[in-house]
Amino acid sequence: MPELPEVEIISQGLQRLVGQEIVKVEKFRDKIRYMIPLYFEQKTENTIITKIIRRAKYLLIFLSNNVIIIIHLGMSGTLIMRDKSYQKQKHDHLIISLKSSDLLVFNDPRRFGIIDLINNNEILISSYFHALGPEPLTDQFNYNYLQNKLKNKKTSIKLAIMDNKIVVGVGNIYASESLFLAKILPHRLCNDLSIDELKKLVSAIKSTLENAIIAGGSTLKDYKNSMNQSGYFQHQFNVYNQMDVECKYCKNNIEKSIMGGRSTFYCLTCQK
DNA sequence: AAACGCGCCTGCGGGC
DNA sequence: TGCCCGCAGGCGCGTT
Repeated sequence: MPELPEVEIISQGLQRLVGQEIVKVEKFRDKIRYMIPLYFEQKTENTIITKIIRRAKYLLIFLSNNVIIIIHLGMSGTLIMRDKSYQKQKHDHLIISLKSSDLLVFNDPRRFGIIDLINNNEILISSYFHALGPEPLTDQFNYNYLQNKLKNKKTSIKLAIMDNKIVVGVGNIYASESLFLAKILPHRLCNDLSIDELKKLVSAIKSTLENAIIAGGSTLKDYKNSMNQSGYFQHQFNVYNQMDVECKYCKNNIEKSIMGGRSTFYCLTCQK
């Protein structure tokens, strides 16, 4: 489900939990995408949440006992604050109860999400993080970096910007939207892009993600933020899910094709 | 080593 | 009405 903007909004919404004590943890399955650690409850109960950050599409919840809860929402995961009257729902896999009597509920119908624990000193060597590329909204993601990374690459530019080793957080929606903004067709090959196009692409990715964050993310079907509210960026889509709809700029119809098994949307007139 | 395709899951909408 | 098919915000692994 969520790409960088959606996970970022959830991370921002969860900041109010920092300083709160976890009093009870209930896990309702042993395995989602991977095994949830044995004794997950015991390792997280009776701790204080000291920090919550996002890295790529992962959330990291730091605890006072030097344990970090890693959460990934996969395609269909949600992480929503509930009050003590909440009744467990289908596909709830984890419920964290706080001293304030708020609950944090992880729900994931498709179970592509991840719940794991690492120790504080394992972040750098963790297989989740060690090979990840830079955050797109930082200065490390710039033209020089991208040019260097793509100069010998023979794949399509769309698959490249969705590759976490090149840049994190750009999923299927924002890849199509960013390429539209940069006026680059998704099938173009990495090593064939001009300097000007790469510069435009870097700034298009940044502004697309920033604008999506401002709009509260994109809700296609089931994305909700930590307060169970939908996002609004889907109303600003230029191409995603717009097959056969008129392009806002040139009035030609938006096209769709499949790349890497994923739907890809573009305007043959506006993008070259 | 890079570059694809596939599978992991459930739910939903469309076509017959 | 109901069944079957295809498709859905991700990602890692196996095969070429």
